[in-house]
Amino acid sequence: MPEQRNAYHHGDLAATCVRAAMELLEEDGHSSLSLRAVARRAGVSPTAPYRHFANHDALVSAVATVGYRELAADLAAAHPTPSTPDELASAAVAYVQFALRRPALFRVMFGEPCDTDDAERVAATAAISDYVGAIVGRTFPGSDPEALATAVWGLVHGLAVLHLDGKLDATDPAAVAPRVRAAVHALLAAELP
Amino acid sequence: MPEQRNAYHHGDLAATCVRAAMELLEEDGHSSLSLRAVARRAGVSPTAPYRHFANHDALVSAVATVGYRELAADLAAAHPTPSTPDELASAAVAYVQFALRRPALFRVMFGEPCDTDDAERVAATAAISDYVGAIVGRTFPGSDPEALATAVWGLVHGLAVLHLDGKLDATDPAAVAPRVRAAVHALLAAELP
DNA sequence: CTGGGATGTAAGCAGCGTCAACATGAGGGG
DNA sequence: CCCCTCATGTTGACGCTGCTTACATCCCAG
Repeated sequence: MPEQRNAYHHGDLAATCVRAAMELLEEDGHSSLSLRAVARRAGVSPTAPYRHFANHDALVSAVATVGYRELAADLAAAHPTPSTPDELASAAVAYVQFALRRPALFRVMFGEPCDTDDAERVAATAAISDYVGAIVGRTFPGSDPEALATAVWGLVHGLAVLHLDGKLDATDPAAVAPRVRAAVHALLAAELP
Repeated sequence: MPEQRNAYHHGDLAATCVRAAMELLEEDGHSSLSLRAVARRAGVSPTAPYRHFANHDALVSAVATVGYRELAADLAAAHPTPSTPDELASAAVAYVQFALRRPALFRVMFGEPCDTDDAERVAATAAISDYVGAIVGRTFPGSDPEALATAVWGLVHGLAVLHLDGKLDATDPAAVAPRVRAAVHALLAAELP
């Protein structure tokens, strides 16, 4: 990978743009992610990114794809193969904390309809879906796997979004993990009358 | 309510702006909700709304508040006081279908941090939270009410968001309700090993 | 060595949020 | 009844944005 080919041709502007976009998300939040700001940070002219991204949405989609991979890595780090409710709860905590640690990125990942034309993006989301499905298959071998996987992903994702949007209080980060854990266990243990 | 006071002073521009904003959301989607477009639709100059809304976010917050009220009305219409898992599932279906029927409004309601300075908005979200809490208290009298209410809201909200973002297929509206119903029941009936 | 295609630049358009200065007229105090 | 005040609406402007078109550069294949 050429460090800097010359003054005119950049060398690897596409990857540089994605990296610059992720930095902007961390620093200035989701609303300030503009193609022009990315170009400035990459040190190129305002329209140079258009050679690599058809439009603003395409750049966002590329950033989201990276985000899915990093989320999947966080989940695998929390527990590679959860197979008990407790381990499932650990993965849920990791999911929610990813959202709270990188809120702007999370919004980019889930804040708009999935671009079904971007094969890489679709594959990256499918990986997360498969991870959840595998958990459910191991933890609850007797049940309808598809319905339960849908429910579990919904539960975990919902908890993340509600915290992120302030519908559930996330001002004290230390209180979030126990709440997520309790919510997961409470729902799994709900006694029908 | 004065239909049209005169050519210069509008009469009730604040309410007209909110109504225009809701119409724009339905017609053109969430990204085209600009103060200037609202002003055009209201038939006033581009900066007139600033007499009633401090900035773009304030307008959005007002629209979201109306959205919360309408969502609460939809839930109450689905079932005023659910007290069984089946009735809970009906409310869940209503929640998800609200999101799918009015996606742009739903994104405005949940796509950004809650403006905690807007008392009306906070009250409107609290009403939904209370509705869920009351369901849980009736349906599962023996359990930790706070944890379970958190979990149920998270589950339902997560199912709505995942459908909205295309992570769960919502192209066939008729398939959504059974899936939501099945997911809710599957999670409530999950057998621990 | 030379020409073509990939990559980056320059200039410009329309739309956006926002501010400051100005115009209008509705409603109350004299 | 009239006039003054102030809330409300307008005008014009600034810098930002996404995006297009036309042009410049330079790597690489033949």
